[in-house]
Amino acid sequence: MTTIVLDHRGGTIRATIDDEPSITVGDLASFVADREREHPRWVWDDTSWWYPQLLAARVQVERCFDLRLCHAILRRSHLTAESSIARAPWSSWDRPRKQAVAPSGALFDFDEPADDANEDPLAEFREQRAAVAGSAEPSRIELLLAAESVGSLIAAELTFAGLPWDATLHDALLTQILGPRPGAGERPAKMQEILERLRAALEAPSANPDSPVELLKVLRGAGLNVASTSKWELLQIEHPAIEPLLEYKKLSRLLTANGWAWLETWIVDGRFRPDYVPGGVVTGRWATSGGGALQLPKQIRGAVVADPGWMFVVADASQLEPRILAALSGDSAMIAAGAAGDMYEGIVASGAVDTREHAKLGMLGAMYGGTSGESGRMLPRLARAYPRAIGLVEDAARAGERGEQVSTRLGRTSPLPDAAWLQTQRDGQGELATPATATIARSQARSWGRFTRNFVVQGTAAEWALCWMAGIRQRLTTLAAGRWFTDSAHLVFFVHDEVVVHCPADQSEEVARHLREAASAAGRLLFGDHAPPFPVTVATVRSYGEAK
DNA sequence: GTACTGGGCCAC
DNA sequence: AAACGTGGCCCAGTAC
Repeated sequence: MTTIVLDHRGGTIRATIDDEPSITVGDLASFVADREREHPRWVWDDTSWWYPQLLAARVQVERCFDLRLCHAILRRSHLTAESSIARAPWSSWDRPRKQAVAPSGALFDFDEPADDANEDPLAEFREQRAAVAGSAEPSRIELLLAAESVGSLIAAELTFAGLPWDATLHDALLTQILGPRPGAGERPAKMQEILERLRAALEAPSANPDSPVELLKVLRGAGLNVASTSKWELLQIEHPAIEPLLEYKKLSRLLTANGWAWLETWIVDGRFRPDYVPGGVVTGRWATSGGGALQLPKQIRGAVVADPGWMFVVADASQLEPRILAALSGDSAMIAAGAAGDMYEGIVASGAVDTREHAKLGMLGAMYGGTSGESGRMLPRLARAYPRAIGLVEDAARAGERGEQVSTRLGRTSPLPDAAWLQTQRDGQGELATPATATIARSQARSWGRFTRNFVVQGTAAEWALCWMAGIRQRLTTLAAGRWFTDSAHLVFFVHDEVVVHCPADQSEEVARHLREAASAAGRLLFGDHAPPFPVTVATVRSYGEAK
């Protein structure tokens, strides 16, 4: 495969094709469009700098290698711990990405850092190749780097395409729930009504529930014995103020998080274009910035409406994390519990626990490190029925408590705790330790253990999701048969274990099949030919609100 | 005015 | 107010 390394240092774009001397590139978009016919691998410092401008010029690329993202993985991976990259001092390759994409798709104009001159992409690429070649398991880390890189392409394409959003419908929804849009500094009519009821119930005519501190004082003044103003605590109390207060909070949340201001800021030309940040979470999950894309409330998903003649195919991986844990640990009993369909039902059928709800609580507790309530009570039963699976997360937790690192299936490795953490451990364990410092140290160690416990599962699930999306993208490209990607079925939204594809209505059945097949393929990529099934729930809908 | 923190709640 | 992981983002309140 041809490799083309692009370099934009000094304001000039140069390209190195395989090992030939580099050439100067005049027009980037036409150069890439021309060379793309050979299906090369594009190597560049940062997809979020290069790719949005290519997409804006209607140039899509098939594959790339994002040096910054891959550097971050290689820097810490236990599979490449002996490489020059892992041993090198901190450099500009270790910085977070330098470019962000505005909602409009335009690039923000950031100043180039002064030390950019040291970022020779060709040299870095060769070092990264050497790190992979010298790895104990090159195929795993290779797959991870490929998946991370294609993820960066998908992220840019998601932003470019945008999630179809009906602003008129959203406005109607807000008006129905909150009342008509109020003037500046006013509350919507329905919120104001509820506020009056709340004030009457508390006998506090000027109480402002938007201030937690003030609200707490008012609640206590009214004789309510609460330590906070949070929902879960208020729900336990009987008082005429509780109902209007919770209702007020609900409407207030809608107004502030996804109200008219959000609509005006984030919906441009009928599309929601959040900025996706691949690798933005330590575990390898994506982050997003802008518009709260990873927390679109179910309440407003009705405003996500497909274009005329188009549909959404919405797919989410069923019980992804417990299935990942089963596959990761090779626990045949747990794999068997998930083989027939609903994994939690399978756990009940095996006799390990009595109800589906208990199975779910217990598994979540095992993966998060929960100890209290039903969740904690279920753990010993699960540990008896599934010793390898539970053993894997327990081992990860113990490693974290000792300050050690853990890794995902493909070799993404957790960070080390910082110096303050280590000092607290020494303070709690040394000769000068007191019961108080020992307690603090234990609590802190357990907390880091919960992090590493979750890291292996969440991080491997993120790897599965990347492989799934890469497979989806590849299949949809074939389906597009040469059309520009947004003129055919294409991804428009992603959140951890769920994707939305926007497609012409007559493609929806084929798309659904591709989503399922890509899920199985992702399982095989991570866990080999005998991987357990990764079922997906698929819904074909006109509006996102109809899914699930 | 900006920067930061805590409380709270949304998502997976 | 957390318990029990990963996040983003809003508001109030405070420091500067």
